[in-house]
Amino acid sequence: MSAGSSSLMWFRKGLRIHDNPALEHASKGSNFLYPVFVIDPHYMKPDPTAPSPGSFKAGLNRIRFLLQSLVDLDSNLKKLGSRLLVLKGDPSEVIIRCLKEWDVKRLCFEYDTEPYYQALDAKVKGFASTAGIEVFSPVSHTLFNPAEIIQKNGGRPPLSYQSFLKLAGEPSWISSPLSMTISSLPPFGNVMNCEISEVPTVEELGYEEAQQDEISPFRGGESEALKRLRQSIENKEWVANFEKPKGDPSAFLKPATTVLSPYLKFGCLSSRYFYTCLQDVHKNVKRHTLPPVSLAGQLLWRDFFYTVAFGTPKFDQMRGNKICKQIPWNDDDDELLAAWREGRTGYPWIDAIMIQLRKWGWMHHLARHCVACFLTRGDLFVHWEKGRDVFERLLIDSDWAINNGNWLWLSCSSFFYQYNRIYSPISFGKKYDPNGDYIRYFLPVLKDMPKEYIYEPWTAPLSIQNTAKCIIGRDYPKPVVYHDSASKECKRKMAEAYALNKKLTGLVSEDDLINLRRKLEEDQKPEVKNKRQRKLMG
DNA sequence: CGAAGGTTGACTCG
DNA sequence: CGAGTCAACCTTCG
Repeated sequence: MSAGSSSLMWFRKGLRIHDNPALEHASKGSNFLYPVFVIDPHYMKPDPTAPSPGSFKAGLNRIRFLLQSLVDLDSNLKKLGSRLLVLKGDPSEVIIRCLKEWDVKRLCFEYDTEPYYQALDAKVKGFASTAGIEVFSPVSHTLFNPAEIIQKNGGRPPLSYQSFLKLAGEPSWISSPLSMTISSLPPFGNVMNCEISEVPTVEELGYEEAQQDEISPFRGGESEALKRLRQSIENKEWVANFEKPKGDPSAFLKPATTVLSPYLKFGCLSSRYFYTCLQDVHKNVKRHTLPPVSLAGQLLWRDFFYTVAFGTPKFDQMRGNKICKQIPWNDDDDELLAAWREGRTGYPWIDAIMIQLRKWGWMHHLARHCVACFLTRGDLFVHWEKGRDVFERLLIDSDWAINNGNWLWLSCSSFFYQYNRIYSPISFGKKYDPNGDYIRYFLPVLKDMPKEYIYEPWTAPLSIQNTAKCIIGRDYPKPVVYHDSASKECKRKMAEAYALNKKLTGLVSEDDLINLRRKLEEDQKPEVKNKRQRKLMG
């Protein structure tokens, strides 16, 4: 590269210094390095019509987490003699303008498999190739390169975890040490006419600061991620014996998992570094758990979903998605959806989880299972895409591939098909937390309800409700559906839908679904139908 | 074609 | 608290 040459490091995910091949490449042999982050209005512009504070795409907690991550990245770049240059606007337009304005010879950014970035990156790469700019876009967000795994499998993504593991084998980089530090970075040059700012605050983006109890306790950034990682792997026994399904979803003061997911989502933590740390622990203990339940197994699940998502057109919708069962979800479900989203279904276990989601932007994996099952195939029969949208906005760790993959899973639309296994909104939580402490914390209106009734407060005698200062139907809602009858109905609908999918070998049209919906409605026993209507009216 | 296996269901029984 | 039962799905593999 010639003297006086400039490189541009475009940060999107991968908000870290450690194990960042794009940043490393950008810093080598360049006289000037411009580290850039673009504030994308598509993700960041306030949306006053959204059901909770935030943008159309992201709740305020995740926006705050991202900004904290950027502040930390800026400070880590400053220690290396550089800084983060923040720009605003449509990312492809902004980046192309910067490339021209700064006479950049080399553009570096982490490869991204999401459709949004695929389209965005195609535009930028297109410009770069006509302008003769070198582009370096390494795969470093995941353990494996999804494209390679799909290629190994004859062009189709593996559809089971076990077949994924077989194809994946050992990561290619495992034998060579990861680059964990950078000693210094070239300075950035003249920014010319490009408008550069510091990392904005939420107020500067046009948001009002939330109430204290609505702010996620998890703070963004690489420094926080590495601290949290160290704390998590300190206890070698805990790491070695980790079994995901045995975790307690009601533990909230000290969560049963690492809560490293939001840091992996934004790339504040390298999944590859996390993986090598886990390998080190495993080497030093007598025995340890294995995938799928081990901690390393969780990282492999992440790669599994990235791979399937990358190789499946229309992965994030039912229609036109080849691996998704076509199911006649309710289409008149706005009330039920709103009750679920706002934590007023009348089932305290479900509602407490939804309040934790809104306030913290995070809840335990099994808690996510409970509410996702309840919304879709378990009780309300609402379309998984609607639940997916709520999670996508509110989770601080919401990740396109993993979120969609898990909604496909939980709704029995793909990957998992045992629709008879339904989580009980009453007994599932009770077996972990018989006293209901989790419910009392997130639903203070129920804090004085005796533990005999806290999972089913509508069964409490009026005198008990009075003493607990919580009248059901006034202070806390009656259940929106009866779980026993609703879940039976759901099973019946799932069986019919599965039969139709089998008969038509997956080629179910919109009309087929309309017909099935009509048939299901007609077949519904009159007394069940009446009960449901009374429920909706009352 | 049949058998086996699938990250994490609920319930009852001993 | 572990095993068996319930009712039974799918995909994968031989």
